[in-house]
Amino acid sequence: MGHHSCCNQQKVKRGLWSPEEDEKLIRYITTHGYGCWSEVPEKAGLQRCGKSCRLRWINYLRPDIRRGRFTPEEEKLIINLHSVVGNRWAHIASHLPGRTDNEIKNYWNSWIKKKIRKPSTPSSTASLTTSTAPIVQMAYNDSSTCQQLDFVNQDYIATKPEVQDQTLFSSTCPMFMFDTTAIDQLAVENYNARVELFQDVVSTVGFGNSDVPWNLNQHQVQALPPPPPPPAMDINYLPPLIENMDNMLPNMADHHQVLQSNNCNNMDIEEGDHHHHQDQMAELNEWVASQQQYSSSCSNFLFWDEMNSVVDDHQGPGSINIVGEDHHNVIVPATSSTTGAHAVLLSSFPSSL
DNA sequence: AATGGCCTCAACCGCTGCAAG
DNA sequence: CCTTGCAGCGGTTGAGGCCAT
Repeated sequence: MGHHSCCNQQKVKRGLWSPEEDEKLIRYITTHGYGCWSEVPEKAGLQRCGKSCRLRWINYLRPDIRRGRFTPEEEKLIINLHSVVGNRWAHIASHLPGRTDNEIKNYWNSWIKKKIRKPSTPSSTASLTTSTAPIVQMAYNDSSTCQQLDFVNQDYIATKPEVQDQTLFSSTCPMFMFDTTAIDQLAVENYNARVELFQDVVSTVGFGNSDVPWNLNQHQVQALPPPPPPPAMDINYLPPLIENMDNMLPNMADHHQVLQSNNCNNMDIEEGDHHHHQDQMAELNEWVASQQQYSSSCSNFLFWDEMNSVVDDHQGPGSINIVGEDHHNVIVPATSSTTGAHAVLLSSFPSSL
């Protein structure tokens, strides 16, 4: 295997990072920032390529990194987001503050392996929405139209044919169930974790807590000082990505338009249509953020988008079967097997964005 | 205690997109 | 428009730990 162009130098070290190397990198980044990664190794006194330094910083040394096991809420969020955006780990990570794409990717891959080895055989549709099971439910009846069926759901549906009977709609695109209840909790947990980790790193590096010499530019670490605390359960406290989108958040009318525009029938997802794809991703970002806000501010919010609904006896009391010509986005009350107090969102984003 | 298989996760590789010249 | 360099992303690898035998 050939090395990256920046790693052609003879003395470039590879493999695991030593604590000394970590310290050098932390010291350099916290002092100078990282305007150009290719210059970092030399200036930091590291025999590594810039790319390696970048990876080490982003995936391990960043002060706002959050480590440890994924919480059930994070797991749900990953599953949900993966069903929407597929293997776009960076995008998924942007909705899991403190988590890296690498971490999520590793987690997902190991999770998938388990799924392959031990295919789940849920006993009912409702069981899908329990805290431990994938809460992604996909109505799917046209593989030629929606080719990149989410892997998990493919796995699930393959082992649960009756789900199709119960949940297939006239839609030609999949529908997803979204439990967005994890956001508030994550925001608070993340803040605490960020502060704690920041303090750890700072104490490790050994500089004072006040005059950290940041030469901030667009690439330099903006996580210092620690992020302001979220007001107690402030519904407006959102991860950085979401914060940046606050201004973009639509009012209800705009939101409605966004949802409308995500109708699969209106989506041109042909290969090569990159700009449109980017637009879709931007819309998706906006949409996810809006769902987070809506679910935070009105957890029992019920949103219908030109959908008809009927109570489906097959799915038990409280559940709603969606019947519609298209696959608009709706939030329906959670089934009795869920936490109940929160809404579940059905969306029509294809997994193959 | 030894060993082999499995799992996790840090790190690397190759590719793509973008911006500057 | 082309080339070059860089950042970022997703796929893959491999070391090391864990666990069952």
